[in-house]
Amino acid sequence: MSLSNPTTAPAKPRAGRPRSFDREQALDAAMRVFWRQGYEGASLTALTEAMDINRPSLYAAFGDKAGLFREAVARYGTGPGRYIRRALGQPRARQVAEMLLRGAVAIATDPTSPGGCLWVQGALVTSTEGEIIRTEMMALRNAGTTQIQDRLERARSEGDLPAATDVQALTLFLVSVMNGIAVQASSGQSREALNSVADVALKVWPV
Amino acid sequence: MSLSNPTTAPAKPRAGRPRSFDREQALDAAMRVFWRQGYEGASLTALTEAMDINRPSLYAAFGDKAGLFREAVARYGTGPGRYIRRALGQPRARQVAEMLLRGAVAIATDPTSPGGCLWVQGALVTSTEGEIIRTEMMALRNAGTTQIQDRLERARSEGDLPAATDVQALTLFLVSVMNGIAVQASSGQSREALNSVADVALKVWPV
DNA sequence: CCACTTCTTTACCGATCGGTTTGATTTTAG
DNA sequence: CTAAAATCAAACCGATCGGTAAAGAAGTGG
Repeated sequence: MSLSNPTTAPAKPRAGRPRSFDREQALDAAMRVFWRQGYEGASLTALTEAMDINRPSLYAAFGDKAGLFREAVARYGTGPGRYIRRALGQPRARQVAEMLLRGAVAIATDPTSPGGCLWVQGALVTSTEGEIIRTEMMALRNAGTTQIQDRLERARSEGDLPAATDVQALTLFLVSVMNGIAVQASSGQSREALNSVADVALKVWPV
Repeated sequence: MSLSNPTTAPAKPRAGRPRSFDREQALDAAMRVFWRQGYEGASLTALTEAMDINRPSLYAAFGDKAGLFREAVARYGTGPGRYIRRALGQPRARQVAEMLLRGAVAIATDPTSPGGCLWVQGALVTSTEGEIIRTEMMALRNAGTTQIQDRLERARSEGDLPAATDVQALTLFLVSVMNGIAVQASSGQSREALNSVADVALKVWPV
């Protein structure tokens, strides 16, 4: 496609006017709009207004709406969703679970954020036009589940979980509670109420 | 508003051509479209095609898109969501919880249905235009939670649950797991996997 | 059979959708 | 200082959005 000619120097022939807005900052604003309104609910008008740029700038910087959404979702992972990686790094499985649940509650009920979880509500259902994005989000959610499952599998092999533990069921339970917390946060439930949901869920923990 | 004049006979002055389609059947088709694509993702074109009627017929029978959605949601309650009422009628709290969780799994993974839960994914997030509907769905979800909480409160007063039970937390936990199961079903998780999630959740039960 | 009511069909309405073209402006490389 | 490159602003694109007007077709009550 747009492969550069091998004989041409692979260096950067950049020049011209630099962009006048902060790409990261604009992406952050877009993330919040997608978070609140979902992929299809977020119109180009709403996005560009929140990002404080105009359409051609958006398209030059992010390709198209789908590309912008993908970057916003990725940024969500390294931003608000960063707690997941930290949770997986905890030494004990119990701590992993606790940090996952507490983190889910914290993000979904953060008063400075749109509420809920972008990964859950960003493209849970779509029109036929948005099916590609919807499928990508399904895959992303399932990849996250697999990461958690791998971590708990390791815990079991380390004796950190009983050998008889059904790791797949436990993982999917954990993820389901996290997702449910996100839905309930989007329904307006308070941080305290949802933290008590985490408390109940942790009672089930094998250790 | 449209109150009839008291002097006028309140009888039905109906006449004319009867509608040529089955209203319930059309509503059922609409419900499935909303279930799969959400309130805003479901276009009038998609709806009328699935219902096999044309737009003016839809508007004559259901008012507008929002009215059709509200009726579809209500029908979901008396149709697929009927298990909730049956669950609340069980004699023991434990049976209530079990039927709620099994029912949620069954509906969300029914292979003849769109998957997931209309109450969850019908209008979890919307554009600014759909905010009224989104708010209504929040209220509907919370009303359901209250019903379950009332039932469990009764169980506690009957000695069916320990007196020290935090009923609000237990209720919200139950609902969160149900919602999470719906999200996971929309992510493609199998019925067996989600039934094992219900198994894990039930381990937490006080009795 | 008639007068009337209602439904159905087609075609259309303004508004908004995601995305782009045009052209002036601003910067850098040489 | 000039030429190339990239950005920005505004206006514009066909398509689709939810919703309707008009006119013909099909029934009902008398």
